[in-house]
Amino acid sequence: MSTKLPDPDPSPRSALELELGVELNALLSASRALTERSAAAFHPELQPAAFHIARWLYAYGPAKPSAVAEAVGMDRSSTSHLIGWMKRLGLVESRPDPSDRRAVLLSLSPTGEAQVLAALDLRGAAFSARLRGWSEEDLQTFTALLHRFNAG
Amino acid sequence: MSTKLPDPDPSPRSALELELGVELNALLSASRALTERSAAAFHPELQPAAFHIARWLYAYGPAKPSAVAEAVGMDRSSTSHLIGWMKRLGLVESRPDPSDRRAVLLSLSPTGEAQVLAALDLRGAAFSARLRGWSEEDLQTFTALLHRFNAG
DNA sequence: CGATATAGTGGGGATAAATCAACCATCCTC
DNA sequence: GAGGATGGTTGATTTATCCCCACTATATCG
Repeated sequence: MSTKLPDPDPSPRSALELELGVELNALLSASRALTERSAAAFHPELQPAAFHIARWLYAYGPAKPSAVAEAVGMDRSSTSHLIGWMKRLGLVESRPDPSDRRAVLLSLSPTGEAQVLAALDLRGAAFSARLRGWSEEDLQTFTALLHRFNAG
Repeated sequence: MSTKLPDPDPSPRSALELELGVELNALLSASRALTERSAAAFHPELQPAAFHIARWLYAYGPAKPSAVAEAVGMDRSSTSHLIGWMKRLGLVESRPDPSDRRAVLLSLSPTGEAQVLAALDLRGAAFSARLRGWSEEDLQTFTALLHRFNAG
């Protein structure tokens, strides 16, 4: 009787993926508050949304404005406006794309990178406290799996 | 010259935590776009930020409005307004807190839960595609570590 | 019982952000 | 090289969000 069900989920595969999705959702839900607070700490006189761009640039390196807009879910107009702001503050640098003269490549300036790191507070107490009790092996495993998921 | 660095980081522990932080940051950066799109799909005539509340309620269950506001990084005023909106749409229900008669306990209605699931699209193609090639063991390990991190 | 603190709700004004549209420079195709 | 498409910037308009304040009801403390 269990031979031809349309959606019986006989494989535990779907259940595993669903469970992972639930955990990811929990992480993303909870991290919103932290993200907003980090954005406030990023630069006093800067729009909160700019931090999303800076953080993405920190994570994924130089890219064209259109790629940034697509990646962080903003339209090009907003992205361009925020980028201009950060360039004026010396947090972001742009150089012409050697392969396409109408495009530019954006990257964080050393100052910008330092600001992102400070805002993220990756060595901060709140972050480390979560990892108390973790073995170094678990840390490595978690990081590796996360990296693989991000690359996916 | 390298004898007295202020941040020599001799233990690999800090390096491991830092690396994990980088990966987490990459995940959060990239997920913003998906979140914004999900928010748009959540309910046509609802403010985007309402989805953050609904998603948090889905992940962490019934809670008081103040706890929700704290958790998602909004002030109580915005939270109350958005909650009221969702209650009017039948997505969120509230019942009096038995232990404190001035407080209320918020929870997603069945409709609301279904909407969150649909918006998250946890079984969606984009999500499953990322997990292609993962063994079931890796899925389990990743989920377990994520759960542990979230609980931390 | 009185005074103060806390949970929740709501209004009004300031600000940030998304949207829409126009615009220029460069690329690509025919 | 002409025409259309693409990358990027900018300005105007609309919308959403934040922040401060007031108000009610309940709880807690003295």
